Amino acid sequence: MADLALLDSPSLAALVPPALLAGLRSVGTSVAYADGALVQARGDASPGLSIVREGGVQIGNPGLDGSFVMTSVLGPGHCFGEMTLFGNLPRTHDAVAMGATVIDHVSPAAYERFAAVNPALTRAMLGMMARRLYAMLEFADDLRRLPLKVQLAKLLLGMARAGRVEATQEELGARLGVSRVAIGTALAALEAAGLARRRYGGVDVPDIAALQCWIERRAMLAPV
Amino acid sequence: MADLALLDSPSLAALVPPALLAGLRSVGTSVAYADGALVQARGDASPGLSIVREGGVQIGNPGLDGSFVMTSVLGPGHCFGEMTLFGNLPRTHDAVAMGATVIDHVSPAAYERFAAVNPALTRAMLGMMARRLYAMLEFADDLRRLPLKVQLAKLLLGMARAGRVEATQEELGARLGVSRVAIGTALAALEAAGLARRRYGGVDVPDIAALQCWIERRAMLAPV
DNA sequence: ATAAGAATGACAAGTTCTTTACAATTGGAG
DNA sequence: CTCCAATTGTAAAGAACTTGTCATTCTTAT
Repeated sequence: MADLALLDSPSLAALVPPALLAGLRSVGTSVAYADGALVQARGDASPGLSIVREGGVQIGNPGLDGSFVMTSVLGPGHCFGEMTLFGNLPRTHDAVAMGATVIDHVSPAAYERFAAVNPALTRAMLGMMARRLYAMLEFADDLRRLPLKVQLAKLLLGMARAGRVEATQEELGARLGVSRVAIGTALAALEAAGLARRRYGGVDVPDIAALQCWIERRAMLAPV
Repeated sequence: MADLALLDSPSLAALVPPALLAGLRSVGTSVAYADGALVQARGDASPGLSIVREGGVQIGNPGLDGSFVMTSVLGPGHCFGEMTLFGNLPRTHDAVAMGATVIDHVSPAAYERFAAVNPALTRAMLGMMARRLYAMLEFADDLRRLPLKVQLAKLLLGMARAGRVEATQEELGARLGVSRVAIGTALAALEAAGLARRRYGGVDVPDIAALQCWIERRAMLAPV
């Protein structure tokens, strides 16, 4: 199982001190999942915060026709389920384990008790949700405004680690809501521009800076 | 200026007692804007929470080519700018006044002082951001998964007030990121199905329940 | 009433996706 | 090595959307 880029959702680990995160984890229950196991399903009412300890989780929604749109990919230190906790909302997405995965589930009551004596946690949660909302707004704007080539370039930029992106064209398509064929065509165009190289099971991005520059010339929007 | 549906972003007023909201407003500075005035521009660094008192605000982004994608429409009791407050992020969208509008701007310092002695506010902010994030996730999923006809039906469902939607086809297009022509075609299809009626400057939705039912049959996703 | 502006309808040509089908390539298991 | 399964390349037909133009209808201001 490739380590799909752990880009999107800002991680909780980046916003709270390690000791605090460990404390929060300790008031939850640890559950292990095998590769491909369903961690949660859309519509589940069970509220609570889930924190990835090991492995990874794909967040997305399956259509009735078998297609799957992926919303984000989370790794260790990332959490999900805040909306069930603070909004009393049902789970909106399926979550599927990527590889051997361990997740700490913190119940609303346990979170409440822990947050009451650790005010810094609430502060961090606000920051994380703000960043997550920011990322989603940008993404939704991009979906409506940008041609596929540019959307794909942005996605590659976000997923690239050490000049490589480990994701099949099918997976990239699931991210952007287009078919494998469309991804192939767009990748060919980026390759012709010298910005990417197709590879079996992934894409190489030889010059990240050049890609960034290319995107900015095309995004038709003042960079924030 | 039509009262464009004030649907999207869950409002702050719905989550906090009126007295608390009034208190928060009182620590901000009130500014009046004429119709069409720019309240904020993408990239503005000035952090702070903005609360609509009277009138309305369109949130969106203009492309360099003159197009405009609208993200949401806010009315009295709605707020924006949380992300600058909690994430220390720049403004990601333009905000334009709709009609004579009054907005209370609360500085980060003022917000901090007020929230410190009103813990219920923090709780409400978490709830509001959770709901806002939820709405954006659903919307982004829809953009990628659903045919335009269904997206439009969902938008009409959300915007309908007393069986009417006060928005031009151009505005509906800006919401979904498509052209006026595509909206016209989709509306014609919905009208043929008896679910909507086109009107100058708006759309009538004679049977909300029927529309809801029609959408659910097509959304290809278990309703949450 | 009339004129001006705004919004809609209709149509055509061009672009970009989708779906489907089939071939070619790659990586890994036996 | 050899075969199998996964991934990718390629192509064709069709659907959906875009841009552009022009005519028509509706609203509002004069």
